[in-house]
Amino acid sequence: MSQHILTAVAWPYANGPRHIGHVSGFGVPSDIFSRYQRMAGNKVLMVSGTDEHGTPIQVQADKEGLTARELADRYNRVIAEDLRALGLSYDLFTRTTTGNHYAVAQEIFKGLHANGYIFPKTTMGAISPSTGRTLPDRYIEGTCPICGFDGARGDQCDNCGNQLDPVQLINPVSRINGEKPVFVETEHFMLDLPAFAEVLATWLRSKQGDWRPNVLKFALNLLGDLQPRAITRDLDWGVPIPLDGWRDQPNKRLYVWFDAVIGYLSASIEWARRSGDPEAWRRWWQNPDARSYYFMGKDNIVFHAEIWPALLLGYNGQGASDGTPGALGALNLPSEVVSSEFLTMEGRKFSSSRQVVIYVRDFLSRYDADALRYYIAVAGPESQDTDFTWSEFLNRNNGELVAAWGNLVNRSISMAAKNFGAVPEGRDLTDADRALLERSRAAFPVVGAELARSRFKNATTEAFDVIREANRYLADQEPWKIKDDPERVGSILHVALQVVDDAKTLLTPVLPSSSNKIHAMLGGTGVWSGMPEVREVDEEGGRSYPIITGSYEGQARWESVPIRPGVPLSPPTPLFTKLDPKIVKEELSRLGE
RNA sequence: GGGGCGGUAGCUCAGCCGGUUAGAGCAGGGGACUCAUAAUCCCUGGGUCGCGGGUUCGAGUCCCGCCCGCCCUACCA
Repeated sequence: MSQHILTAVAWPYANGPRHIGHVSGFGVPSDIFSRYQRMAGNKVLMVSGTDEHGTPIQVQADKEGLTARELADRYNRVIAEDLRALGLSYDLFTRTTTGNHYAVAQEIFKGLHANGYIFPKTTMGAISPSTGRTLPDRYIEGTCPICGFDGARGDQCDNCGNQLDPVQLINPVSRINGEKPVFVETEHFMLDLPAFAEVLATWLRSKQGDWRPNVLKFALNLLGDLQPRAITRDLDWGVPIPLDGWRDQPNKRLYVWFDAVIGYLSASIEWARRSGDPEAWRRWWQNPDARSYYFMGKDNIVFHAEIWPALLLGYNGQGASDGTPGALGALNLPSEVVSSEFLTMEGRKFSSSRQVVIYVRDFLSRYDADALRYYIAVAGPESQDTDFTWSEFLNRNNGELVAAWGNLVNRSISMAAKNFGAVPEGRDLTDADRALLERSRAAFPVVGAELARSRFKNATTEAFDVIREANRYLADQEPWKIKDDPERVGSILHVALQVVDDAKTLLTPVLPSSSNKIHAMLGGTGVWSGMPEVREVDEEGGRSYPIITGSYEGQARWESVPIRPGVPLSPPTPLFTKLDPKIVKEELSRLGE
């Protein structure tokens, strides 16, 4: 039974290049999941883009001597290229600075406003006197009024841990340029989160047993203290507020988190338009049987398990004060929020400023995408923080990818090519032959179930058990010792090649590039598993920008496909690169401190 | 301050609602084999499951307290 599945991938923030910690949280997991779902016959729509508004972009742009848009243009391109190189199969990876996104974000705002879930309020806010822009709490520091600590931030003192209000700070200064912030009355729109407390609670409780417990517990806990939350900012970089009297104010914009989560919807709509069927997005957003999976790092749980559902409920008119769906119609809430924990780097937190980092681009300039994908799948921060170390990367690559899997492929094809020059027949199968074939066939439902639950570690381990079994089988059968029975040798190699082909299928979601190579080695033609491409597109009447898209219609299906005897085989070339142990030292010397 | 996650063999980690002698991979030690990127296969070592209480016939697995690490606290995934 084919289902519509929306894979909603967290939007990387375009204030710099992304490192491997970022892609271990949202990127690789969402792609493994989507590739599996497509192979299982479901209709997947995988969307994302770069998140390009907000103060941090503005700050970084000032630092680099660029406008916010120029900075966003630069890193949008860098990030899109990196994610493509990782093989992430987005149906559309776009950005938040498109006319379409502006229109959709404004439509959601208007819908919420019409239903009474947004109201204006005058508050005290910190403003940078030189720019007139909002100075977020975190960008203000000063002396803590409680403990006297000097480097307290506007929202919290790192020394005594107390929560602060920037107005309380003694001698507050801007961390951006050292000037003294001014506190002024400013009017902003607030989202009435308390109006959703009840319906959110009901909704979240219905997910009990379904979601990962850490996500659910965290989200339920937040419900106890929901406060109205400002969704606009004093800033000139962002989506204008679509109401009379506000639209033309140069210094009032939607707050970046508000517009960013709407990206899932706007990107789906943009994808539909580009696909030639502008209404197609509705099959993923309004069909009650459609499922939606949101992938992110744990710091984003609050936006996806609390705020985004609240926005959708409000737009649908399903909060405490009811209402009617907006012009787009009622929209589906998330089926599941899949959150990863964090990756650390050699025992430390990733930090660009301290050089405790490896950017995706640098990584891929020296190592294969599949090597990184494998590491993340098998040792990533799936249910708890995990540490990336170069020595473990080396061990996993050389010991598992190269020695166990690559070697099985290589020895099987090599022997078959040398002895037969083609896929041999499997005749008079023995119990051992049948047992191995059965073992690999039986892995499909098991591995599939783990992938569907986003349990990538279990799935990969299970697939590798089949590989170990196959290596054991060859050691037991010793086809290289059989000199007088070529038919038996052929049967053994037939079985080995069948299992290689099965394992290739099982590993396609994790290792799409190498699986494509094996497909070709075994005489397959055409595309096995589609790979993404970066394409330059125009906005109607506007500038051009890169998107990631692709056709992922390949032949890959989640099932064992019988190999065809007689298909010619050539001597294989190694699938994976064995790494020199000295890279560990080299890479460590690149890290700061 | 509030909240979340974790502390299991040298290393990285599995161990859902409590149940017989606590597991895997890697590393280490011994052996076999040579088809394969010296890869593979077999055997092997043994950790008071952070600490202290409690519940129970029985706790790594539930409850309480404490210690340590990481994270979130409204945008650094």
